[in-house]
Amino acid sequence: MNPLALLKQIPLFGTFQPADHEQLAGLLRRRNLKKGDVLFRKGDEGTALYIIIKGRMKITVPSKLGDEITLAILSPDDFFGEMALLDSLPRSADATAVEETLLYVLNRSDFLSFLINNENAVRAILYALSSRLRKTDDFLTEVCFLNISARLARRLLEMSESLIHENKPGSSMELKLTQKDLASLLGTTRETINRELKILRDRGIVSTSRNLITIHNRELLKRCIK
Amino acid sequence: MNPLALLKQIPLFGTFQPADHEQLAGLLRRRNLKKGDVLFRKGDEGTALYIIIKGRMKITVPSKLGDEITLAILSPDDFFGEMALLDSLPRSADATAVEETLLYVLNRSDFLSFLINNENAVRAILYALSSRLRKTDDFLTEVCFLNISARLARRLLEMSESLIHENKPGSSMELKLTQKDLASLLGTTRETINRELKILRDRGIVSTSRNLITIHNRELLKRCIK
DNA sequence: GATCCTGGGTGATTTAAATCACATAAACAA
DNA sequence: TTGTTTATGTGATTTAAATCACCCAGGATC
Repeated sequence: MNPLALLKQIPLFGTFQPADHEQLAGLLRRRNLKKGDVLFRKGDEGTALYIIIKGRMKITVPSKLGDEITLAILSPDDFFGEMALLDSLPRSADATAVEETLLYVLNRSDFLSFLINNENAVRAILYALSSRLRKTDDFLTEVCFLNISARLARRLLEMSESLIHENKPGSSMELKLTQKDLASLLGTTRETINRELKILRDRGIVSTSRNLITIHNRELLKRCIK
Repeated sequence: MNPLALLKQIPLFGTFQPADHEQLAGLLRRRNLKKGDVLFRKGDEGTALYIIIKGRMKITVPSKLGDEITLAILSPDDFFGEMALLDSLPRSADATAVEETLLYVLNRSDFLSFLINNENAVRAILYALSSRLRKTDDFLTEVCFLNISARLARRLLEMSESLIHENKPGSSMELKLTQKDLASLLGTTRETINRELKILRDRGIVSTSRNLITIHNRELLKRCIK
């Protein structure tokens, strides 16, 4: 897909004028990552926003021990790193390529000068930031109020939701990720996730294999959320 | 304090030019709340940002039962409700006056038209939004990684920190809030907080009375984190 | 082939914190 | 004054989830 069409699909730039898209496209640089490559680490100075063209990125926070929590796994068209872009403070998390990944890079200084002369761009980015803030708040209340099985159901539904948007409305949906990553996404352990998946498996709601969770019945899954 | 001096102290407007402060001050409306008054509820359409002049506001999320979690307790110069201001989506939480409270109200449409013509204002609000996002993320990792006693110590220190900034550097510091609200702030129960406070009391780190927690030894408290 | 990983599957045990169930004491209202 | 409400203080019990301790299967690698 060409840069213009890609930019148009990104919520952050969704309401930009065609002329703005062109201007913005001129500011983009490309970057290639191999599976496992670390784009940046917590504490690095943030100087750019990234947009995923192809592949997947994992955003994680390291803990004292080798342990880590996954904040998000991002797919094509998703953007990240925008906070450091806006305030240039140190990165608050690590970003790692889950698979071979191609990124657009938008540098802070380029972006700011573009943004400041553009009314729609300001509105759009404010909107994007506030909705991301809402999302994090939601996750927070989720962690505080829902038990693991409800959170798992909620997260599986949410992830499969994005598959529907990708025009794969088949009756069963496949999520490609390890139980370890899923556990990390939900702030729990691999063993617990495994046990919860067994319960869902026994009820015929999902089936599992290496690196893969297949959802067979979204309706039953919905009823697992509290 | 006059509106101009007040606006200057608010981080969100901190880097504005004097002329901007004046322009902004002209857009502010006043609003008075009695103790217990509900400013808005989750689900209401958001149309304004609020700045606390006097008093305290409690931001809470209702759960299924009468239960609730306190996201924040805000004091004079704090602002809130800015997300709905930027995207006009429904409020994500309730806002209630903890005591008699005086607010400035800044309406969405007024604010946006001001913001869009002002480069510094854009930079400042982007900065404020991204740092709030960072704060929420920090809280999230805190909830996932720290146990209750560490979270309590962390929060007590953070709250007393703001007292230092208010130029009250005395050796012991007083936090005026109930154990129920503190529990809610930390996403735990009143009983658990009470037990943790007892441990701190036995070690001479704090003392407690109705509506009041007094911190005697910040150094020892710091060692309770992790 | 053997051997090493990585990812998955499950029991047994431990533990942090919630829940339940009171009791006391100050604050407030009748 | 006397209830009534609100905030605090603590024991006993329960429970969700982490931890520990294994197992196996399938690729990759030697």
